Amino acid sequence: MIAKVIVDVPSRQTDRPFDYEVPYEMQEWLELGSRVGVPFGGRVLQGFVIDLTESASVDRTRLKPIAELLDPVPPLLPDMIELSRWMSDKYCCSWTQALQAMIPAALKGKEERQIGLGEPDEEYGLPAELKEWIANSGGLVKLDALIAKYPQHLKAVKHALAKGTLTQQSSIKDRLAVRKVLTVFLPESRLPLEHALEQVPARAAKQREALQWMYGREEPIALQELAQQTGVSSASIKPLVEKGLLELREVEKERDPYAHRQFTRTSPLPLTEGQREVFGRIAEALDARQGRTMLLHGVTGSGKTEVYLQSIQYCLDQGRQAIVLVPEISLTPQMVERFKGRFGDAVAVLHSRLSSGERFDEWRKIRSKKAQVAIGARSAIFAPFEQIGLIIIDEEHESSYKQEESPKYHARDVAVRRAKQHGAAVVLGSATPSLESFAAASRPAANPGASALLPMPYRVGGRPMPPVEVVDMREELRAGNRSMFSRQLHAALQERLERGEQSVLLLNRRGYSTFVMCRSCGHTAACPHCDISLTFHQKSRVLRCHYCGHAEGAPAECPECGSEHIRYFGTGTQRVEEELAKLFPGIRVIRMDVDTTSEKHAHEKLLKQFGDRQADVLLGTQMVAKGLDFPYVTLVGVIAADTSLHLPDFRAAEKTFQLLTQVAGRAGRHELEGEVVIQTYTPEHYAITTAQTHDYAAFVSEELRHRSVMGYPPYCRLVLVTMSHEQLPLLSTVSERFAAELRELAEHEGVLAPLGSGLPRALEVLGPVASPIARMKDRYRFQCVIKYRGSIDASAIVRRALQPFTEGPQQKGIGFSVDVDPQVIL
DNA sequence: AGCACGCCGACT
DNA sequence: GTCGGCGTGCTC
Repeated sequence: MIAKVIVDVPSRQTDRPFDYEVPYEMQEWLELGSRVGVPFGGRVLQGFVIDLTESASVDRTRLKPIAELLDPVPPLLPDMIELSRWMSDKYCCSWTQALQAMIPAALKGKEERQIGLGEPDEEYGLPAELKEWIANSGGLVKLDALIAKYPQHLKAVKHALAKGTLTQQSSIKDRLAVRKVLTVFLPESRLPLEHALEQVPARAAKQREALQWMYGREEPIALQELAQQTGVSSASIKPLVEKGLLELREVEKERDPYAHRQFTRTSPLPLTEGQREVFGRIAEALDARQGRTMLLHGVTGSGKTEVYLQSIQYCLDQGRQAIVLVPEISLTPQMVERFKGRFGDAVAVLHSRLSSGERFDEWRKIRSKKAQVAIGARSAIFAPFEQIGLIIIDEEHESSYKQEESPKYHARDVAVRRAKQHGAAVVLGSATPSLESFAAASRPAANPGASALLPMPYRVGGRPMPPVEVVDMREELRAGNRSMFSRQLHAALQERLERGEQSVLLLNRRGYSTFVMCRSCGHTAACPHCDISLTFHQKSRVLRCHYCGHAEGAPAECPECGSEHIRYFGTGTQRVEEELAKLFPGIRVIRMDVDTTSEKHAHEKLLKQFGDRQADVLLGTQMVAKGLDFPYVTLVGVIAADTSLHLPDFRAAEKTFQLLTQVAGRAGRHELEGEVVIQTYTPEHYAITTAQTHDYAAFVSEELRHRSVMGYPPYCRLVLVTMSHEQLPLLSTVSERFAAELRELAEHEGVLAPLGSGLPRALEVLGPVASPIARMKDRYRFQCVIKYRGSIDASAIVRRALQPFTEGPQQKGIGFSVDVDPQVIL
């Protein structure tokens, strides 16, 4: 048998299957999707089996055998192999990158080489100390350790390896082994308790106690836990084990990050009429098993989560599994609690706060069918379920569903594709759907595969949306108020303090960073390797570059003019905090921004404090806008709504509207009535006026008009190609050639035409132009934007255009990066 | 990505 | 005369 293997080398030249012979003793265990170690170019690499056949694509005698099988159960399922192939085509990434994205990081094996003594050396003198060390280390040492200990002998080692006086063997070592726990068992065939006790000395009270306790329990228990529960130290267990009265074995332990938590079980709530109708449509789609996609457009507080929960129950009752994607930031304990409360241990939770070991264990719960529901951020879309019935994507519009590193996939698109494979239903939920999803769902149902729109326009309990007041900050200035708080917001805050209610303040900080400027000459600190200003880090008083990591101390005087008038533009939230303290002495503020949430559980801790009413105000950036639900919050204030509105990004208005709508939904979700105050310098902008009236439809129709005129999604699709090189002139020529190549290929396909041409299929290439960040890590950057509409396989065109630049005679280190459906093109 | 093979400058 | 520089090319 022959296995086709994708080896873990992310290079274009090796991005294809390589054939290997399956050793006889491996045949029974090797499966499609197995992870293996294979000899490749003189070393052993990790790879994935993507096909098992009888026919080789090269001369069979050239085949090498697979060196090792790395897991007892293949980490990939057959459908995921197909999905990875699709991803590598669509997102122009290597196949191995796509495969790697699907499994937990703990399963990324690395080669480990061991060096041993070979034929006795005569003429080739190995340094004696080296020989001795190897001999004393049991004859085998890790190459890494050797290099660390004797870097000066590296040459001699290479020689010896070539001569055979040293030998080496490689194997794949996982980043993380399964955690083993010493566990105490009662023996299979055990003596009755009284007979067993006879064998224990009468004065060994602790041993007797432990033995009795184990007989009473019968179940195995971790040694440590036994010690804890009985107060018997492990030293007293040892003699019992030696006598054969107890057994001690290493047992695989699954780390359950939620093990110590109790979740109150909840039952399905009665649905409102609106919820029932939507649930009915989802159930229909689940019954149909056709891979339908639905857009659940529900205002904040309309009870989407309960619909999700009952739909999942319906799916589980069909014997199928469900995946729930939520944005990382809203994967809070509150959220987890709701799912654990309804489905208990059947829920696996995958989020970035878990250690790689914990994450691996949650993943194994899914793979071993102990869990039927996976809830997690973006990458949870790859949960290894065998029969997916339902995929829910909550807050569908969130940009965090797009991965910004290769493979630059969008979880929503992967979900739709994966659902097709499984005949699963996809539910995209949002109060402010992305224009792409909304347009897809409102298209006349010409094709049966098109997605359907499920509206939920009313809040549960008939609570009204909170009134939103928009304050024109220009008026404030005219009235002589130079504070960052308008009179209205000031009064509203005062009122909350007096009534003992809580407020949320949002500082829209997108596109607005912490930098350092000299007030005398205007000099700003910039990164020496990138065209970007350095970010000031309050805590360490260090200036850092976000892109390359360059760091330098914050200067006391201007390096340009020597002036001491250096202004540190802090996080913004700090300034707001200071001003709050000035205006309202004694006010208790919890500040949430990158500075205060960098520690591991800081985010949850701060929210818990706020929930426990230990503060009057929760002040923060975007992260305070998402999914929070506190009954005593009756005021939401937005300090400056405009900051994200004027970014040179075609989604600026959409992002602003979404943010304002989300944050407005945080107020008055319970008995107490809420109020929202939005401060802005452009109160007439449609993103603000429509957010004020909670009018999504009005926003969309205006925004669609703009997109149509400007030629942006959803009226077309985009591919962004960024090229980089140290030498500007070379980069410039090559990028021109690449753009020409693209145009030529499109011409050949008969699709090269301006988008304004009105043709149903059209593709145009913009650029190359310098990227918004024109230099990064000492490399210049140029970009091309491809806009297209209609059934065009733009990825295929890009891949073909790349060929001459990445194959054949080495193309002197030009870096190409392809972003299909980019979130930001600036 | 590595690693090996291969053809030109500064050293014992 | 050799060691080693990294350009080019291959890995089942």
